[in-house]
Amino acid sequence: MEKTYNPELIEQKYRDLWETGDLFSSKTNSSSENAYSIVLPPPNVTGSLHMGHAFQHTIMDVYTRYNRSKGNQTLWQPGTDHAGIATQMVVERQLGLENISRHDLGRDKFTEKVWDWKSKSGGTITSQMRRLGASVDWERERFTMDESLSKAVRKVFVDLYNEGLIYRGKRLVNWDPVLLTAVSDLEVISKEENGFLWHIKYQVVDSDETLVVATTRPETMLGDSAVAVHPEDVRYQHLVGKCINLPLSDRKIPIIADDYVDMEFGTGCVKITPAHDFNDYEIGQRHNLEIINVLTDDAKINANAPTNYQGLDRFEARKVIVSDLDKQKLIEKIDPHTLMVPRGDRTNSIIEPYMTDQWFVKVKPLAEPAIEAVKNGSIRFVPENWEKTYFNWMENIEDWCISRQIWWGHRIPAWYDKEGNYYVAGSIEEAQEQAGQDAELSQDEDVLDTWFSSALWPFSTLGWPEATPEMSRFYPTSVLVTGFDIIFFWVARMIMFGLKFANDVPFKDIYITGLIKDGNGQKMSKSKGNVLDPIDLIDGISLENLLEKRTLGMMQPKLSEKIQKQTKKEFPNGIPSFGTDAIRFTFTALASFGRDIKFDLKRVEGYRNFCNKLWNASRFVLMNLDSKSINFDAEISIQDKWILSRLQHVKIEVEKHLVDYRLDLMSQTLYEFVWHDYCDWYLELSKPLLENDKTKQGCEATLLKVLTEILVLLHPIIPFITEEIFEQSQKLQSNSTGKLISQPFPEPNKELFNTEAETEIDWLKKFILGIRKIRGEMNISPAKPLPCFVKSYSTRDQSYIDNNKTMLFALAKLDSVNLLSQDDEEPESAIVLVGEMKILIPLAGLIDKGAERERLNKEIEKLAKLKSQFAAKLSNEKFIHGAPQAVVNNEKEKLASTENALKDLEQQLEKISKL
RNA sequence: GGGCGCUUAGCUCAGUUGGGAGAGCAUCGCCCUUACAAGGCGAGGGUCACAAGUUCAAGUCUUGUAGCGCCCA
Repeated sequence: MEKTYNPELIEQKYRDLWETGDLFSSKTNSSSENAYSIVLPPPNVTGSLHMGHAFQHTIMDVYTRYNRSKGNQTLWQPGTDHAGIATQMVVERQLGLENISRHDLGRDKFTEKVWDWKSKSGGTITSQMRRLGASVDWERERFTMDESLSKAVRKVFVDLYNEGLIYRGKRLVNWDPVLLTAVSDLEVISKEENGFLWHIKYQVVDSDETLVVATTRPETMLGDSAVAVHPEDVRYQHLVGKCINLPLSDRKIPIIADDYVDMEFGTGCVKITPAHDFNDYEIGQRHNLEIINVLTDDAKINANAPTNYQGLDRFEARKVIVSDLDKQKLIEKIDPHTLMVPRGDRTNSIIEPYMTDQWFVKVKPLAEPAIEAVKNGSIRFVPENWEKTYFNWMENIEDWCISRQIWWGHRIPAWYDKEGNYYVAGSIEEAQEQAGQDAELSQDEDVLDTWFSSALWPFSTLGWPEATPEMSRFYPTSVLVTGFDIIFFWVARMIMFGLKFANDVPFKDIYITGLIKDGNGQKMSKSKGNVLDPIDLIDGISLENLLEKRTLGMMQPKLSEKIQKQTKKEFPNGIPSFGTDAIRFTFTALASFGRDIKFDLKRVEGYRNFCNKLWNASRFVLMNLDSKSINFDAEISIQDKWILSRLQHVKIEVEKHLVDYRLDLMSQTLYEFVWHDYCDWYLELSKPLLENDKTKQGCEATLLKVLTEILVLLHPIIPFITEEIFEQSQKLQSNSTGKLISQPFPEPNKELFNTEAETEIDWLKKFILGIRKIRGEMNISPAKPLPCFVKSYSTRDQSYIDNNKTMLFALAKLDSVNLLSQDDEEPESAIVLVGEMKILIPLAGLIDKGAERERLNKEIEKLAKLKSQFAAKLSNEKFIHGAPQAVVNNEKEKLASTENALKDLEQQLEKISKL
């Protein structure tokens, strides 16, 4: 083996080997009793792998590889999402370079172009997944626009329509006036921005009174249909029922009372514009108000408004309106005001609530069983707190607008005749049947929200609506791993549609992961320039390239400068290459139940070091075992028994943490075992064992056995390095050519639990640590062999010493261990205690008396503190009577042993002080 | 305004029936000891945000306060 772990070559080798060997296939273990399945939340086909993906994909891969090696038939279903708007924009932008618009091409030609783009450039994220080692079944890769998935979409649409759960109607939706389509709530980001609150005077009809209304969007006043006040607001009660003259429009509109109005806010009077505000729409419905749309699709003032404003852009109109009002002295004041501004996440344009004809899903009837499924435990949120968020949303759910005015996506399966009647059907032929053969039909121009097809993902990928073998084997899937940001938009909808159409929940567990943030707890975003690319952590990246990447296409030079500065400070030398395994280990180690995960490169470095440690430990083992025949039946020593016993505990813990979705604890358990038990102790103990013919064979077998199990246990987390080491170790056993990925997960072996061995090796460790402590604190070279005496030992201590002399010589670098009887004179010594036993290292020329006195004082102080704690507890009558007997006895024992130790050390201190 | 969450070592975080505060990194010593300097050995560092309550016993349970964060309106 190479002296230093070098991930690059290893990773490349196994990426190919696993896939060409068909080792990710879900056909493996097909005769097993249990099946395990995960669907990959389909990433956006235009996207590239970000830290969140890498994190969640690592988690899913851990479970996939674990279950595969447990012998379960395992499917990790991959695929991508057609991402309607995003993909359409990518292709439009590309066409834009040639000065072609999609309208120049027409719908069919344009759609062809999108498919071209997809086949050429749509594979970025899947190739990145391969770099990460994601063991998905690539043979089953699906795309939401595949014919079979589209068929599922059509069936669901038609069935829901026939049941009255899909309807067409004119309703307020989020409208992007640049994209000219409705967009989902998810695609609207509301942020606080600085604006103004305009206070406008409205004259009450047949009265001298004026009402002052405050608004952040004065242009919408052209569509006002009422002014509302709170019913209990004494200031305005006498005006309710009267009308006001709406300025600029020459309309009279009523003053109404509605308890939606906040009396404290502004003047307590609110203008009501049902066509341009979601709350106002609700009020409009309650009071039967006129709905006056004053905007065009691209957010200009339309023909419903007074002529002098028609055709003006909404913001231009705002200026003109404010100025006109000002001329008429109708502006009372203008206050600066921060307000929530909704913007489209693609275009950054301000989203308008807008009245249009759209298709909707009536969600309430679907939501009820979906709520029930979580309430009755058919679906479990992990961590369970998230079910509150889920209930909160599901219980206040609104109908879902599923139509989008774009070209890329599943076209709505509805056809119109000349009279405007429409027919919903799975195909034009069926529609024609409904409409009559003479009818001239044209299909609805709109496509479905991408989330509509994603909502079917857990079963459409398995071949639904056909009754496929995969459907019966893998549905419901075992777990969904995703972030909390899409509980509403995706998770809830999958549950609703799964229950409705696949007759069961789509997954049993929902593991909601945290969100990966940068080192300062900031969300990673392009505009902040703090994005880390997982591939750059794997391969490394120079500062120059990182700077370029982070500022590429930046419009604002000031921002670009700031990002450069910040990047140079954080990564003065760029990012070194850590390899995939180190990144994966980091992600599992970070996978606790916290909401935010601050990603720290130092952690990656630490786990890269861990890989190196594992590499070198393996190198040690293989070097020692090279060209030897391993006898797995050889008799084993107490040290071998100890590590084997520890290993059984580790296996149990690892599986428990997996069941609990605590990959952080799982990786921590393995980290500690490998580094501290196996490397720090067992490998060191093995050195003397290997030199002794009596213990040699047993030790060789144990070294290899434990290493091999470590590799299988770690493989789900760090598949590449473990596979490589496994292959190298297989060379020792010429008969085997298997791959680690296919090895069975090691079951705990109860017979190997060994309390005696654990007690003895704990004793040995304490002995050695005691000596090292003296060395460390007295600055005695680790190379200097020391003589050592023991006193006050029990028969057990004596037999332990006999058993472990060579271990003590090797690990504590002692050159003698002499037993002293109680009457024997002690040499002047430094002392440590192991239980009752005193270990003495003679001072003679080595140890400074002052230093030893200081050391003892420190020890005594510590013990004295403990002693007073225990004593205080035990002198408390209430404790003696109230606490369980076992606890009291335990405290008594602790007090006694502390007192003994204290006594010994005090005597020693006195002795030394006299010298 | 409604809901959820966080506050533990310098930093990042574990701490699952309430019983002597843990890890990694960073810091400080000593060491290139033939697996590993991407390492070994040792050390220092915490009124567990604050206050009250329940209990023999609270980082852990209850209530309140302060600060921070997220989601929804």
